[in-house]
Amino acid sequence: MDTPAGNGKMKVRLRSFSNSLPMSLLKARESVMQRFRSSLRLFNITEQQWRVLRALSSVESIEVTVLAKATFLLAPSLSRILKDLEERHLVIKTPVAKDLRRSLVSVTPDGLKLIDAVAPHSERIYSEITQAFGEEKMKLLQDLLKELETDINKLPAIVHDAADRQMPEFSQTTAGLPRGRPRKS
Amino acid sequence: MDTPAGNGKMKVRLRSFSNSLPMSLLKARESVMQRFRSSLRLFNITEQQWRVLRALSSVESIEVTVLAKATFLLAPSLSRILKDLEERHLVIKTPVAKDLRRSLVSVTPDGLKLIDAVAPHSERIYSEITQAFGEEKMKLLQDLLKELETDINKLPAIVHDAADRQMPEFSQTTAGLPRGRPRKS
DNA sequence: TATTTATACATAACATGTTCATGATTTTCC
DNA sequence: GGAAAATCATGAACATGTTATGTATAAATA
Repeated sequence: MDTPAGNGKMKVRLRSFSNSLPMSLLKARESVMQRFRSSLRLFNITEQQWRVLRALSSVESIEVTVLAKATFLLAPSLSRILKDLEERHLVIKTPVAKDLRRSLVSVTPDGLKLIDAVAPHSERIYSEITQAFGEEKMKLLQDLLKELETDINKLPAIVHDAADRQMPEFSQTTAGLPRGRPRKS
Repeated sequence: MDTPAGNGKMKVRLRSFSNSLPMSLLKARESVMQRFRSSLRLFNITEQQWRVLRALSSVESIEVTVLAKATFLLAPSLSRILKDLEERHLVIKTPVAKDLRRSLVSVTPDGLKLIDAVAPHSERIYSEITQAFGEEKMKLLQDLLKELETDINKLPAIVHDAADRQMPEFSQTTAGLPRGRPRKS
């Protein structure tokens, strides 16, 4: 029965939880990252810091905003990471004369040394995973992931109408606070 | 030339960064989650809180450790989340008389109401994504992700040097085994 | 039974994700 | 030229990821 008698609304049955796409993606990524994390830990760098160093290794210098897109990090996170890496003398920031709001980031010789030390571990782990999974399947997976991303980004933006916002049936204690920094108002 | 003259060591060339498997998985998951986040934000619940509520919605009660595995959350995160959800009267924790270390978690009527309010949004978004991507490709992707996870978990544990000690393996065969220290039998 | 060891859960501490807000510029527009 | 708006980078505040540690309890063992 799809429609309970005498009631227009019905409870939506949630799909099996552990088989959901977000969970599958999360678990797959975690499987992969666990192989890398133990190596990165040897060098006292986090996954995100390694992303930054890797991105820097292929360019002479790069603007912070461009670096954020390349590493898929949000600006505040990247700001903190760069501050930390600069204190460790792994990167250096240079202001841009043409636009004093911007700054260029470069890797230092110390940073390059670290990259060269980590890279063999990283590549070895990547090769192991590729070999275990199979190169063709790896390419197929990558293509599918890219298609998924493309297809989703083609979807129209979600608009919440007044009906969606209609949820006053939750008490204040139940409602909770919005995410992130609380609004000043 | 693969080998620089007069030097046994060589720099390992890092693969293209934005095409790496971890980055592909991360970007794909972010594309998916962005569709969900705006809805969850309407109800002031985070993705992780929603994972917990969803897991609770299918059981009468569940132990914290089992819930952690089901939601793929680490114990400290889950501990904080449950504390928050309990303060919002969405879940309730009950100590287990037989073993005072453990506690059972259940969703409250308020929590159920919230779940029933969120579920239609969640399912609608999931359907949109499935339709845009295609059901067959979705299944293929899920199968590949599962295979990847399985293959990686079959790989031998990483051993770096004699220096770094292998952390004690967390017990994964908890499904039907007794809690606490394993019985000798 | 007393001691030791393992487990369940919580807490601490720090890095990052996420959102909002601010300061310093640069750009746009009047 | 000057006010308003947009942009870049950072900071604030809270939730979560991650590792280490602590506390209470149960199980194993001497």
